[in-house]
Amino acid sequence: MEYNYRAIEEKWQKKWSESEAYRVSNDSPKLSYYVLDMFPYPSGAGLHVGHPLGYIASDIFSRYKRLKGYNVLHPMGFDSFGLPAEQYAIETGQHPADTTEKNIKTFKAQLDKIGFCYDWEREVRTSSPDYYKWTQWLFLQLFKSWYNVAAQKAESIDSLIKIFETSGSGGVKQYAGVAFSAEEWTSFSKKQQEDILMNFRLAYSSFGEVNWCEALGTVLANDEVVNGVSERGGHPVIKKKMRQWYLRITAYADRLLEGLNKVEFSDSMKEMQRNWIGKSEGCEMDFRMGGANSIKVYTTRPDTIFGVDFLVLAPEHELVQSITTDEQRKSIDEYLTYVKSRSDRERMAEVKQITGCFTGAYAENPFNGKKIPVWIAEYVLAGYGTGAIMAVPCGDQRDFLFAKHFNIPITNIIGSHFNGNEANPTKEAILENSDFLNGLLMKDAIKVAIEKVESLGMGKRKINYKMRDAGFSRQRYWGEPFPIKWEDGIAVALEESQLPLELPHVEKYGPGPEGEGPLANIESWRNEKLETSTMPGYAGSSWYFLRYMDPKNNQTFCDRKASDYWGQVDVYIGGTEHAVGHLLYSRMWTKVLYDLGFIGFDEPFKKLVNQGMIQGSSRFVYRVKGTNTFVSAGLKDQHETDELHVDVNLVDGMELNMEAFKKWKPDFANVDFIVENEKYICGSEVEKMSKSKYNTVNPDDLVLKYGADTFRMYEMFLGPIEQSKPWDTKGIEGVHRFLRKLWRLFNDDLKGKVWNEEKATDAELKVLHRTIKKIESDTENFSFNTAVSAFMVCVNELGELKCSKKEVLEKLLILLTPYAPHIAEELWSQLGNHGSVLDAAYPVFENKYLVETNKEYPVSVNGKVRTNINISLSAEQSEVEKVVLEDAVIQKWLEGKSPKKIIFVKGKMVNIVI
RNA sequence: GCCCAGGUGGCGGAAUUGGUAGACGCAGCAGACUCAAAAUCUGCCGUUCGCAAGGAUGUGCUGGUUCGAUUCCAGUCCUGGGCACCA
Repeated sequence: MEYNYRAIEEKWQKKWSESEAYRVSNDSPKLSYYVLDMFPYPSGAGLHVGHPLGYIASDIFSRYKRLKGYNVLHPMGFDSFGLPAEQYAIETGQHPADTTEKNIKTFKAQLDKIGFCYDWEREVRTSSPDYYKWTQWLFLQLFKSWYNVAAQKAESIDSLIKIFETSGSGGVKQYAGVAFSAEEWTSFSKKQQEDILMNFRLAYSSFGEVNWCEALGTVLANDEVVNGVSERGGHPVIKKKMRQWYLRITAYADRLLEGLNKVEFSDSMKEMQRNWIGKSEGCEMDFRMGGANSIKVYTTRPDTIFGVDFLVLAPEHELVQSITTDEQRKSIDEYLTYVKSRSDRERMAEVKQITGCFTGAYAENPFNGKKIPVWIAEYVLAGYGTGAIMAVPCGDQRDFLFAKHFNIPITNIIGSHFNGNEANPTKEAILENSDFLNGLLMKDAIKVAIEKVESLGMGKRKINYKMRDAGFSRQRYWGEPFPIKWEDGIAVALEESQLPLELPHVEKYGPGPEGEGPLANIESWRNEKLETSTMPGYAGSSWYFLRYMDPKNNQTFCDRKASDYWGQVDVYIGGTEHAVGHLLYSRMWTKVLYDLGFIGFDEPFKKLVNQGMIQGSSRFVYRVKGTNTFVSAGLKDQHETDELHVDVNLVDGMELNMEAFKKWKPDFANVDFIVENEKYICGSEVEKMSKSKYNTVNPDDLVLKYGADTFRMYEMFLGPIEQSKPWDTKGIEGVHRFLRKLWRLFNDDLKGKVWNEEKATDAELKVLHRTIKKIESDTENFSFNTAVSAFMVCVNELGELKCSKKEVLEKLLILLTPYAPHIAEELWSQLGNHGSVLDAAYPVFENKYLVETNKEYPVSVNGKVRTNINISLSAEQSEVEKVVLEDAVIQKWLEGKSPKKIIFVKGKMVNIVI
């Protein structure tokens, strides 16, 4: 009987489905465990081999936890709103709902072939109305809440209104606008009151800058802007202010930072989030300009105040127009036009080219009244701090280069620490030329300077964050509509009973008038004064992990009982590309829901595992320019060629299958080849896996050819889960051979059944227990590649021992179940077991089988290993020294000298120093 | 530019707290079985000198700490991910 994986996998997938083996109940006496994958965007290209990497890992871990006796929630769903479906609709006229439905069907079929243990009854789709009903509802909770800084939590906006009614603006700690009394509040018009409240709501509407492309009539992502023009079509793109929705994530900045201390994310992941939040302590200072104007700057280095040689404003700064002198007006206008065409990314990245423009205006140093020229430059961004910086060329390299470039004289306040050739950002220098700060160490002077600034009323201590509030509206169609109506300029929430506010059908998916979303093209929508933008991709994904707990509930987004039972996601698996976006948003939503009492925990994910990206290994062919002849990579330098991606599935290693290539596309039917050694060799490059690069590998083909169990184990065998690597199908044979080898421990192709019920020997039990220990710890540590290799070692050793004993094999099968469930279940039933292996009890490791008495100690002379000597593990230093020095090989290396020192590490090694 | 991660044989990778570098697998070479092939099995397999025994050298690069460094420190180069409207 041979290993017929296709029949076996089909048989057990059917049985598991019939017995509802993966159905999960919220009502179980067992401890709960929640393993979650970042759900996929169902793209039209279908699943490629990169997707399952994390899914297989989480599936293994879920099955492992189930064997360990937990009630495991391991759901899957689809992040099904998004731009690609909309683009596709613009191009083909097909409704995104239809293409999305079709894509999801493909994804599910592909996932099922790999044998995942999902409970599909719990599937969620962000684009389905019974899901986005609750996304809209949650948005309204954000809209109806404010962050009470005094209480350090979100509260209903009603509590804020009550404060205003009783104490006016003085009752609110963080109030920054024009002060008003309780009486004044009641006398305000509805509009005035709402405008004030809008400054507090956690979801609020305000004006913000976007990349605007007039020709396309639409807003573009930074990604879609290249060199100041649109990626599509190459049209000019400018910055434009538009009404937008935002989430007040900055209110949670400190709690998002603190929360990192109680979750298990990798240090680098926490570091990325901390840097994104970018908390810094410093002070704000006013630089007077004569007249009413003054420039407020934010700095973390007030100690360098006497080294300020110029101020730089962001080109968007509100004072730019009013302070520019007539003389400079023309150059400033030209510079502003130039900056408008630049993306934020470009503005920060290019330092080689220093740009800026003098406004003609001067400000005064608040301490000594020194006149300081005011410039504008693109490297200062309006969104950070106050949009204005004080430049200290001797201490900041960018300021230094700017000063050099524009010939601005540099003041040295750090004496010999500044060499005139580059800035020195030290905090350890003693200050000079610094008035009352002279003689102080810089890091001590910071505090002194801030105190002086505050006492003289020139500014105040300030904590600043790099993080900005999150833009929450998109001028697009395929997203959640906002449950908001605009009445006389006031945003009014729809009633809960009106949810879901369903996406209407549109005739065309292109933008509406004035850059509004496609919904603005619908007359009835406009007549009802409904908000015409939609929510961004991350709206639905900010809370989906809660919906899986209670997916069918039509009374609430997730019953409190369900979220109390499952609690936080125990393990969350996904790519680092979501490090700052999705992970911060979902952490914020969770905190809001916690504050408002809807759930009992304020961090969504207890532990995060980052999976690496599987890249594609692209192959290229080289067409001689203007001909239909292709030249092999080794000879391409002799010709002028165009490089073309070729489907990796037509290439074996680097060698092109020329016949298959001719059949690939009609254009290539009659091509000629210039070959080397009768072979056509392709070029190669590692790139992102994508359909357009023809470097995708479809898991279906591999599952068909080798089976799901082989495919699962091979993906794990590729390397550490968190590492990125290019896909290479080559090694899959080895894993397949391993499973066949395992099969032969049970069955012989000719003789049939070979397993038996004999008693296992010590040697066999040693192999088994070493494997139990290794597999258990590797699985716990997500080190699946070494686990697979441990299985291989185990099967190799059992093969050598000719061990086909049920006592040993049965336990091995349980260990293997999470990795290769189909073959494990089949062999488990062949051994005569009645229940499913999915619910077997995990084997218990016993150390007694592994105890050793002796060790082959490596013995080094001056750090170089010269020999191995077998010594008892109980031997102490003196005993070991004696044995070692008597050894012939060691004596030869000693050359008669006596050792200076002998280092002995028990159980490890011996090193002789001479 | 800024933030984060990674560089080990022909290839994917392994190596508890600093303690025998290259486990496991792929590819390759030689052999067994076979009419032949497939499958399977056995041996070899970093580079280099050597008939061999054995030696030298080797974890991106340059230094440092140490009896001992793939592992720790400083610097540097290269690759990948993110940088706020791709998901």
